[in-house]
Amino acid sequence: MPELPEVEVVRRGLERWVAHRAVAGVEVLHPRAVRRHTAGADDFAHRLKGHRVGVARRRGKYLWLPLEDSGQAVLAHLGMSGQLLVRPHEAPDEKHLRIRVRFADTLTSAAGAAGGTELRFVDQRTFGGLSLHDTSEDGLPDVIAHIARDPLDPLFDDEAFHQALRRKRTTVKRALLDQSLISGVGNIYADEALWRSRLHYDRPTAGFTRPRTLELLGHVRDVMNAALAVGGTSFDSLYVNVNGESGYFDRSLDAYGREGLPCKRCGTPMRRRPWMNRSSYFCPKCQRVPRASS
DNA sequence: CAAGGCTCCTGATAGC
DNA sequence: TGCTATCAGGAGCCTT
Repeated sequence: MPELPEVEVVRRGLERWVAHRAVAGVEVLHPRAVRRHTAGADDFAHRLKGHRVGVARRRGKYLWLPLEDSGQAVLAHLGMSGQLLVRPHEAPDEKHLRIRVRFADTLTSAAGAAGGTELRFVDQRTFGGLSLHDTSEDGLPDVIAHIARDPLDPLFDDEAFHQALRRKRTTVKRALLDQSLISGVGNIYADEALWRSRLHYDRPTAGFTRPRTLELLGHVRDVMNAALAVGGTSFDSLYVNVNGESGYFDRSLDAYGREGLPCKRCGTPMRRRPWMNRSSYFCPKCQRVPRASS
């Protein structure tokens, strides 16, 4: 499942392979893939055509391609299974190909290494999608104004995050997944950061001390940077990579998916608990359940 | 208004 | 063998 590190790998691929290319045509093969574009698939395709895309940007799990000199951007979210692939245009369609973007340079010979490729949005479970939006002065698409900066953003405000935790009547994993407080963290990296911090997922945040918040943030950043480092090495020149469905970082996971396996710190069998229509993995010894309190 | 829960979707897998 | 149930889960939206 693509979380911040996976999306950043995709962003780097887009920066390398599609920046400054002009859109020649767009094919929407599944309407659900553009459901956030309320004017519909035809409008999406027509309005994209002819624009040159800029350098891909990212906030949390969202990424977007600015359209040069237009004040607009193509916003992308990969959902659970979305992929943005740069593929030779003659390559056979993927089974779950939803959107195809052709570039003008494939029609000429001036494209160099980028020639002959197109951008494909492939998504099995269709939770992801593309859409076109106006951008604000800082380039942010207007529909994601409510998404907080992510922990790898130099302008992320640690102190404001701490104060938000203190203020809220919530628990720590809910807070980590709340994209309006901190973006880019999903179920996997939440469990990993909590394990590293020795925190139980249901611990209330109201009593967090500043050192506790800062330690948690440190672990969030560490685990994301570690995943990012591995993702970088698996980068393939013809893909805007990240097969979102797990893979390269699996070997490095300390908590997620390790039910019944020994805790890598203390050897106690790890547990899985149903939580918010998903699962939480934790060590029952290292990550004690907080005492019930008001 | 904040917090929690529901729902969209497809395919792999388990169980009978 | 072939069916049904379960699980994976991001985030908008609805309810409490």
